[in-house]
Amino acid sequence: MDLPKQYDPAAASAKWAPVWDEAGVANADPPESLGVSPITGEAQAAPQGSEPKPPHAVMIPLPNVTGALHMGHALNGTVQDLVTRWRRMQGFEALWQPGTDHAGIATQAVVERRMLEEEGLTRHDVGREALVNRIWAWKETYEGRILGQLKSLGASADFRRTRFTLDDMCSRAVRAAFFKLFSDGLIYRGKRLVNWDTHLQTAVADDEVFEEETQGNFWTFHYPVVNEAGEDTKKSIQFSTTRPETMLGDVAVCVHPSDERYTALVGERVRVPLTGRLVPIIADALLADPEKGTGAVKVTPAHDPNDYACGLRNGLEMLNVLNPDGTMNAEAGEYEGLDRLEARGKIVEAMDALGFYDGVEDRVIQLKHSDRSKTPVEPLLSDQWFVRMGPSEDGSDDVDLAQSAIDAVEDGSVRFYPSRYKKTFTDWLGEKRDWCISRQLWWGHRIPIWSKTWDATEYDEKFAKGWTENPDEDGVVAVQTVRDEDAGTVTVLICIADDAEETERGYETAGFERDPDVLDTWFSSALWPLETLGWPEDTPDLQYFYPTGVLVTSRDIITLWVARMVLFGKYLRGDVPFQHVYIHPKILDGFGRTMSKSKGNGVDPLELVEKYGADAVRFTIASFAGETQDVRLPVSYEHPETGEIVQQTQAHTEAKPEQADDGTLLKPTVHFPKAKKDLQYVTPSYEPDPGVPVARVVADRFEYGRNFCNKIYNASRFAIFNLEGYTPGPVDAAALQLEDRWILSRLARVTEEITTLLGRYQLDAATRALRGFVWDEFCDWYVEMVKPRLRLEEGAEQTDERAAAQRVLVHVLDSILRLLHPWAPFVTEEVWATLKAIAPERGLPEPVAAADLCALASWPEANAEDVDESLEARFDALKEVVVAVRNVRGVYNLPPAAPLALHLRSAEDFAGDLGAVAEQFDQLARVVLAKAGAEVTRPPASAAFSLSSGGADGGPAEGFIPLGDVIDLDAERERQQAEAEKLRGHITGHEKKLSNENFVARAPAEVVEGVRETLATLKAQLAAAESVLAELR
RNA sequence: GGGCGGUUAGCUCAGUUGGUUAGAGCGUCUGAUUUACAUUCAGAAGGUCGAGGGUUCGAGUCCCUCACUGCCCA
Repeated sequence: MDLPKQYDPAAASAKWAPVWDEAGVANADPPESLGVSPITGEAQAAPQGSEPKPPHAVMIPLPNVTGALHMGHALNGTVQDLVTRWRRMQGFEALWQPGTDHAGIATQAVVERRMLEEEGLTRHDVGREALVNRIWAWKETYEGRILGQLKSLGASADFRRTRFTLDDMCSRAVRAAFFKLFSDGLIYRGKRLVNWDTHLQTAVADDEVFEEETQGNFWTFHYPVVNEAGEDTKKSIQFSTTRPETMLGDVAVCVHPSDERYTALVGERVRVPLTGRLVPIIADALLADPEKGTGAVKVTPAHDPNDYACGLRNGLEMLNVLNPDGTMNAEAGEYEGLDRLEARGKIVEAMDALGFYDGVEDRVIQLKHSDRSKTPVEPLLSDQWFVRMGPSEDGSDDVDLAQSAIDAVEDGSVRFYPSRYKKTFTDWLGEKRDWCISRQLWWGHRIPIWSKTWDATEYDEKFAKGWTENPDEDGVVAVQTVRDEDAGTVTVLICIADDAEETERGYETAGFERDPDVLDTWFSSALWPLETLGWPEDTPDLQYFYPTGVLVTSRDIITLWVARMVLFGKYLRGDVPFQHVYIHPKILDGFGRTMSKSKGNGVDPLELVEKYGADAVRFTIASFAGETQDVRLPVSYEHPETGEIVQQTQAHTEAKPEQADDGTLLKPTVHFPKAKKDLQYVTPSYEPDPGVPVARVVADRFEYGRNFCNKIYNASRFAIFNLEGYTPGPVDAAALQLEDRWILSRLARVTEEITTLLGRYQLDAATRALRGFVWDEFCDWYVEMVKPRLRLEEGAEQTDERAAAQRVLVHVLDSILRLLHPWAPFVTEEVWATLKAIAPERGLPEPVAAADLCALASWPEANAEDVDESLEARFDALKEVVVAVRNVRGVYNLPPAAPLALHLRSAEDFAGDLGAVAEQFDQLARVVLAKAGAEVTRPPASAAFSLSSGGADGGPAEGFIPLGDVIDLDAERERQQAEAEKLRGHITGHEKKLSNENFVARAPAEVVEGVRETLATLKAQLAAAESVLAELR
């Protein structure tokens, strides 16, 4: 057998990924009894004479196609794959549903920005269709890259089912969902003050807005108070503003009700000079602050969120003075068509000329900017579509979407891990704020509403019985009529269900126009668990996999996404979309900032996979995934030739390419002092120049996983080298040695522990438990101890002893490979294949044929009969002896090869245990057990140590190692002194505790007894150290 | 302003319902290469658990206040 000394992850990935594909490892289908899936065209073959497999589905939190994945996604994907592979091994039909999200505004903004930078074109230059085509091309690139990244991590997702939120299947579900909501009266059109991005000409959500300090001005003006006839009086009211152009939209002036300066004026009217509008002076405690400025403020409900709220409270008119592109509209009179900033200057001048201008000061203003275009947003009142979240105001129906989702979490049908996130979910839904679902974009699901407006009288004459009585199109169209009494119009809104193109054309011919807006991205992603399984069809997939098992995601989309999936799931399918939600930590960079594409601090998992291997990245990342909130991941840059490492600084992440004097683009570099070189590096925002040497991103935390993978690979290599002559078969209990029984006991307990931890999504703890077992117990102790039994002289006959050792070793290794597989699929599969060639049948108590692939093997079950607590305790005592001997060797700086003798004063049974494994002592500590028993005395010129148990009288056993000439009496004295000091400290602590009457009286008896026992041991250990010291004097 | 986290060894993090002497990986120091693995092995040093108060026989763990820090919502 020829196995390289080091595990080669790249080779294993290249080898096994195609094999899994071929075997359909990741394919998941509904059972034959439900029929063939229309999605995959397949059904699960009925297992012979057994129940169909239980389902377990995981829906990927669809990554958006704006860019490639970073380490945060890698964590998310690793967790999902780990859970999926684990459940698959447990016998579930495990589906991991992959796919990507069109991410409306984000993707459109990226493509538009690039188009402008590279070609100087705006979307209006190219038009709707051409822009959408360009975005599709972008999507193709990044979808491919994202799926490639997932595959390189070893994702066992069912790629036959890959979906994209704008594909036909998802679009159909969106249409069906929208139609049902509209028919049920849960969708309505209304006015709303939105964050308007004048550059992209769309509303942006609150979470797409950031605040930035900007140098601005604070102008002060006054409006004249008028009498009942509307004529100016001598009185006036003064206020200040940062946006004078909004004066054109002023509909009131507001003061605080308790502000005595203005009490007399409340109820009077003022004249807005530039518009001539007469507006009231109102009192509103929530808007006006008597402490600030003059205490009076102008009110522009259509252009300020606070004013908007005030307008609603006081029934004020909403007067919009802006066009969508940021210029002034017809309401602005002579200023119509001017950009708002241009108008601002002219308006100040005009007010000055009229004598209403009172001065200006400089001021730093917190200005909201659009995250998409990086330009300032304007609050703007506009028509938007909404989904009603709470109960209907008139009580006409009993649908309460938000409440249904709250109930699902309250009654436990949806459970959060960790549970603290439940509150985020229910608190947010509890506000029951209607969901604004329209976006003024071209990239997305176009709203399936056609509308036409009539003059009210004309409408009434024409449709005396009302529009809704159109009998022909029942079930295909849904209708709402909206009567605007002020304008004297009636608007008919038609929602058309899918597959009704003829109907659509018909309405368009009749003069109906389709709404130009598209739906909020979250509308389609809220349908993800339904639409991917075939909804609105009642497919076998939906019947079988829905509700899914667990949603694995990050806390920042609990409200935006998780909540909406739950309420849509309940509303549309009558059941929750998933039973568990595991919220994993977020990956931060070395400076504590969330990894994100826009910050430039994202690390491409592919770079790390290439450097450390997919298994290593997965294993390390899984060790992060517990119940905590954040994990820091500092990274460095590595010189590709010298290996020199330079830590990443914030400057590296923030650097942007710069234009040189000669016009070439200079990419940022990282400086390597030793190599005296500056090298370019990869970031998510741009590529290095082709052909130049590039610094590679490294993160030493991943050595944790890499080293572990190499460790398990080499432990397997050792086993495989020692399996010559292996035969399958049971092992007599009598043939099991102490170390065999110990490792089997530990295996049973660790298997149980890992299974429990995975069930709670505590992957970090599960990872540690697995690593500790494999490395610190199996490799460091069991493998070392079994070595003598495996040795076979050249040409010698196989012995029973060796055969038993091989069977135990193979059994434990087999279990380890299966336990480790969900973390490290490639290395386990690689070893599995090699092992299968030598030991195709294996396992205890009875050997069975190994599965063809580790990925298809069954999850190990803990054998409770193997657990032996007292044996583990005895074994720990033996380990303690070995450690103590090694300690002496280390302290005396004795060469590891120099043989030592051990004299042990202990109880007889302990001496017996030790005698039973005495052979291995040579292997473990190069020490020969010379004497053991109660009567052993300390030989002269020896180093001494005491253990925590095993003594003749129930106290600690003592060990002595004769050192002869090498003994350094001073050093030994010093060592024993230090030991005695430490013991005295502990003894004082324990004595203090026991001298406290309250402790003895009130603490549980076993705790008190424990302290007493420990104290006795400590005292005995101290006595031993003191007697050694006395002899050394 | 409201809510949820975090602060434990030089770094990155564990520490389950309060209970014996607070752990790991990396890093540091010392020593080791007859064959599973130097991506290794053995040993060592290193922490008044953010500060202050309280509850308790007993607090890293529970409660309060404060400081610093992150996220979410307004």
